[in-house]
Amino acid sequence: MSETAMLFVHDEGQKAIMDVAAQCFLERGFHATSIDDVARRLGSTKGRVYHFFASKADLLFAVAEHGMDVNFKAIEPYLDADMPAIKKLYEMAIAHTLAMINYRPYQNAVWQGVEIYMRGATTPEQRERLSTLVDTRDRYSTLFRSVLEQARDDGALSYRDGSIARQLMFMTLNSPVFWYKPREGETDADRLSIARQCVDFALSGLDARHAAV
Amino acid sequence: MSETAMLFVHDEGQKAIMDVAAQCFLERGFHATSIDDVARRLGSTKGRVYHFFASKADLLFAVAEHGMDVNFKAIEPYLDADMPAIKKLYEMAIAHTLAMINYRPYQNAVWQGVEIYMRGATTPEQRERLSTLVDTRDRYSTLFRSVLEQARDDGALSYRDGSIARQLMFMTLNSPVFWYKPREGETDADRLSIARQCVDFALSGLDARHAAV
DNA sequence: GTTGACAACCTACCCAGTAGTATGTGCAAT
DNA sequence: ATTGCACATACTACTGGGTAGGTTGTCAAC
Repeated sequence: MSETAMLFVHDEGQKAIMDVAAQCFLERGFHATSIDDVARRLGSTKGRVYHFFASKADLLFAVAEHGMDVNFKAIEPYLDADMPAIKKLYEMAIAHTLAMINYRPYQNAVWQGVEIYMRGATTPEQRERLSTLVDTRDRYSTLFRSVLEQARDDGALSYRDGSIARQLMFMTLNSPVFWYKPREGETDADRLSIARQCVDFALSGLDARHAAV
Repeated sequence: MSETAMLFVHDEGQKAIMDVAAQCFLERGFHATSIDDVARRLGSTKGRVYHFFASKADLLFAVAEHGMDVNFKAIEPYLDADMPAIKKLYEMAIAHTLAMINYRPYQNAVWQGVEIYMRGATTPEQRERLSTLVDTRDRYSTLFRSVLEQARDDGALSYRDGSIARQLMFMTLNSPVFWYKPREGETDADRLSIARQCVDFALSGLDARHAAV
């Protein structure tokens, strides 16, 4: 669990709102979602939402930060595992991608939160909150970065620009957030298969054997 | 040029508005951009925008469709080229990725347009227009699909699920739309280098040699 | 068992911003 | 002189974030 995770303990009331909000943000997008939409979906009114969250941006922030908590928890078991860097990277990538699939609404909120921050959120208050989210995501990215570099030092990977390599890797691993839709009667094994395809794609990509066809 | 390209001939007046609108949509996002924002940036007023475009959605549509036209033009030279499928794929992918880099505001509008459609645009009129955009994009995707399949038949590639493979490939090739920022004194060669990294990543990824570490 | 306090809402409202429109205006071409 | 294009001005109508104040249920203290 991330250090900040403890700062965001949500009770039942908050969690129910967050679940619905995450779903709305996924379906309509943050800007196109009104608090009334969220409330309607909850079978209640705005009052309930504003009782627990100071603003609409605050709600997005809470949802996104929870998504990041899920990610930290997912890869935590492997961080101190005693295995080759490439193997560790593989396990972390699978765990990460499965989190994208299984918590898609929350992960989508992370994406939207970061995007809004990058675009320059309006109020200073909003910016500070979203900046915290971006920091959290950067800290998370760093965990992969060190494993990536170690794997390259071991000769298991051979990418060029580390910054672009990480961009492309995360783009691939995160991509289910954009296109994954659960099929009827889908099992955990099916989802694992999808995750494996993403990870195989990414890890192969990090090994630039194709260099200049 | 695509068949539909001729349907969207924009004169100087329209193009100036589209350029500014594309930039605004990129920086603030479609929903967060008001027509007044676009007009302000043009040094004029709403009247000018609404003189050329029926609605805000219409403006997005025009921008996005123009972005797709750019893409069709970029890969056109290679479609009937006499070369191995894998080589053709490589050239098309480079051209495509360079288009993402060089026309980022327009390409970002394509992405936003598709997203808004997927999320279910409000009015039927909007839906129809955006559905045209999605069709155009699907037609474009098909051009890659056939080359991809031929390359696999040639034994040059070996992906599993074709649908997921294309998703991941386009995700990688399109990714500069999200993170590319021109550096100071950047040359065409620099941009080509970035495109190459994306394409190498994608093509390596399509060759599942890593399968199960 | 009554009171007080507090959480968890709801109702009714304000108001800033924004898509879209109706109408006016300058100017170039004919 | 008149038409018509390319805008500007000045609206309307409405959405949607946020707030102020009231209401209800619960639970602890006395």
